[in-house]
Amino acid sequence: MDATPRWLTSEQAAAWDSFIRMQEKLIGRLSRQVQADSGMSASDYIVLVKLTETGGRMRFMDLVKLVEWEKSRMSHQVGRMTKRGLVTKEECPDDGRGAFIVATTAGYKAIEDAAPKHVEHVRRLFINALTHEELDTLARISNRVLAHMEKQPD
Amino acid sequence: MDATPRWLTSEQAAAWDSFIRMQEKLIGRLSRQVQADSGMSASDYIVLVKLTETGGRMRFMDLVKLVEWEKSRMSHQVGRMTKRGLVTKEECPDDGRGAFIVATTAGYKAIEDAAPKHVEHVRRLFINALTHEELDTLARISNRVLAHMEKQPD
DNA sequence: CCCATTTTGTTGACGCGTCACCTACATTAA
DNA sequence: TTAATGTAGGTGACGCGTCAACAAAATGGG
Repeated sequence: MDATPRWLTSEQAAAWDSFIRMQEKLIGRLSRQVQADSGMSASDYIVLVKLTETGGRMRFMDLVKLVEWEKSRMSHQVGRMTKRGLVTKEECPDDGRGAFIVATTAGYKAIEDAAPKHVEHVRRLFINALTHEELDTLARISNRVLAHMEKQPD
Repeated sequence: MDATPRWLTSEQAAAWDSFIRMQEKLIGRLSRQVQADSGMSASDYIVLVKLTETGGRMRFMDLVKLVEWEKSRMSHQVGRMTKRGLVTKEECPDDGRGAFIVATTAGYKAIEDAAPKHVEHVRRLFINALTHEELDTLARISNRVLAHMEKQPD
């Protein structure tokens, strides 16, 4: 008897497949929506949300930790957003290496325009599909998986 | 009173956030795993799985529908996989426009090597985090969201 | 038979994410 | 005070995904 079998049971495989398909379709549709009706990428959106929620001015590494990305990803992202005028960089007096990322007026305007539409799509495609209890259950399951992953290597 | 409020309730927002974070971390880790221990991208993996599950030879458009991608994405993907020797293209006698995508011997070997490791990571990071009932519930919720999305425009 | 439409599949440009590597400043201990 | 190490952040190459446009073959009326 194997400690861990090579394959999943058919129930496990079916559950995994359903989850993957749902998640892919949902994320795909939402990010295309954001792009289509605001001109921003999903990454622009999330960065601006987090940044403006926290006062619109933040150290680069704090932003990295907040969004839970790799710093190189964020560096490229901030570069593109700077080019588009959504944020600017300011240097940090206390730390010669440091940088502040600051949301511009255009950045605020972009996120304020985009957010209600995005929320509406989230509601329409996701929230409305589920009962209060189901949503609650999904949150619990998600947190459980998150907690489990943190204990695992890699 | 608004028919649809502008924002989510704090419970809804928290649930959405948990789901998004879980899904991002999980998919991210799994696709980096596949890449790291087989040299294939997650896209290579899924295409080879679907293709070899269906006899290893398939019309391009059937593959597109099976994987549920856009054809242009698949076209690029098949191009890259051809370059790496995982699949080849054969022309179709019945339909002058048509193409068969065929898994090569190297393609079969690649997926046979990669699959057990991938399944092990899925089990380790995801399946093992949940009870049988929780997994079952998640599958039901996923299918419900999928069904709901299909009724929605866009 | 012929023209319009649909289907099959490709292409090129462009933005995004990862990986490996790198620079510069800060910190700490000898 | 200087050498080692850690931390902040950037860079370039490369593969991936989307969008819009395209070519060529099939199909279905009239």
